[in-house]
Amino acid sequence: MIKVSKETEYALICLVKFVQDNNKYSARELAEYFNIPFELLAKILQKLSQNGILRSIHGPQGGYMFEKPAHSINLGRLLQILENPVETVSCLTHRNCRQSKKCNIRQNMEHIHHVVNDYFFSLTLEDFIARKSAAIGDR
Amino acid sequence: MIKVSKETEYALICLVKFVQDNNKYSARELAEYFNIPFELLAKILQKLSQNGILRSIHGPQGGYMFEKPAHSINLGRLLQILENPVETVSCLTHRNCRQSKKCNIRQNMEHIHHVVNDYFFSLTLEDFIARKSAAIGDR
DNA sequence: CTATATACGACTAAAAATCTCGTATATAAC
DNA sequence: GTTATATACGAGATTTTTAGTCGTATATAG
Repeated sequence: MIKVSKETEYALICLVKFVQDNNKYSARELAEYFNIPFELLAKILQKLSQNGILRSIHGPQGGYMFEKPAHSINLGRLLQILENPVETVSCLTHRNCRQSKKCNIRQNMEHIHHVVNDYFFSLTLEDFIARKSAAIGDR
Repeated sequence: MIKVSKETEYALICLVKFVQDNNKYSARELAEYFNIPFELLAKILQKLSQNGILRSIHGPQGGYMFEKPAHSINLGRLLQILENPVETVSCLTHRNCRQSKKCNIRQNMEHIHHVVNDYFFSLTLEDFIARKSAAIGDR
């Protein structure tokens, strides 16, 4: 079906909100505002802070805020954190599928994976919000 | 997880084989050669012939062969046939998700979807095999 | 007529994504 | 120092999607 997970959607929705308001929000505030399951969103925000995207503040009046500016947050990196893994085709990680002996598409799929992946890595969160896009392909 | 389905993998494996050998093969031959579940592959090949990619021949000595040359078979079209649908983000088809009222990423996701989709539509099966990639992007 | 092939819908099984629960830890406010 | 509010994190349940199977019908070469 080729689509990003709800986790990635939820993460992007919140990150865009952080950019728009330049503010600190708790997981509960964001979950209620966007109607996202709280426990799920909490784990997503934890992942983002574990990976240096957000800074977390414990205790009352705590919450999350940006660790670094939107133009230094990379979209490819976000997918890497949230999509475990981005692979485009399963044989890129599971080398021993039932077709591996006679597989005739692995390198071709890998090439496409790189093109698409490079595209995501060429975009920052700022680009995502501005709907800018560097050129894809030309490898 | 962002990857193509087994159906797409199996289809590409067989299509590449058709190109390499320029031959006619039955579903059973291909299933045995590539170690793909026969019934599943049969349905995939049926989809491809329903959509004008392959020609099917009934009866003994029957099977499948190309309906048109590899350079006129489009990768985006193949995904369209096999991935039902290619959407990148779920809100593109399910407009009423729980966040729809306050969603702040739909148009941004749509933009990315178009860039990636256009890339796939810029490639033919021949390009896929040659690992070429046309440049698109810059939208 | 028979063997071999495609056509196609319904069903089951397996895998993955999504969501929930329980418990631990940190800290601001009082 | 107690309490209320927040993050941290692993385990488990549920739902959805994908992958694979089964049964039956139809076409056709020999």
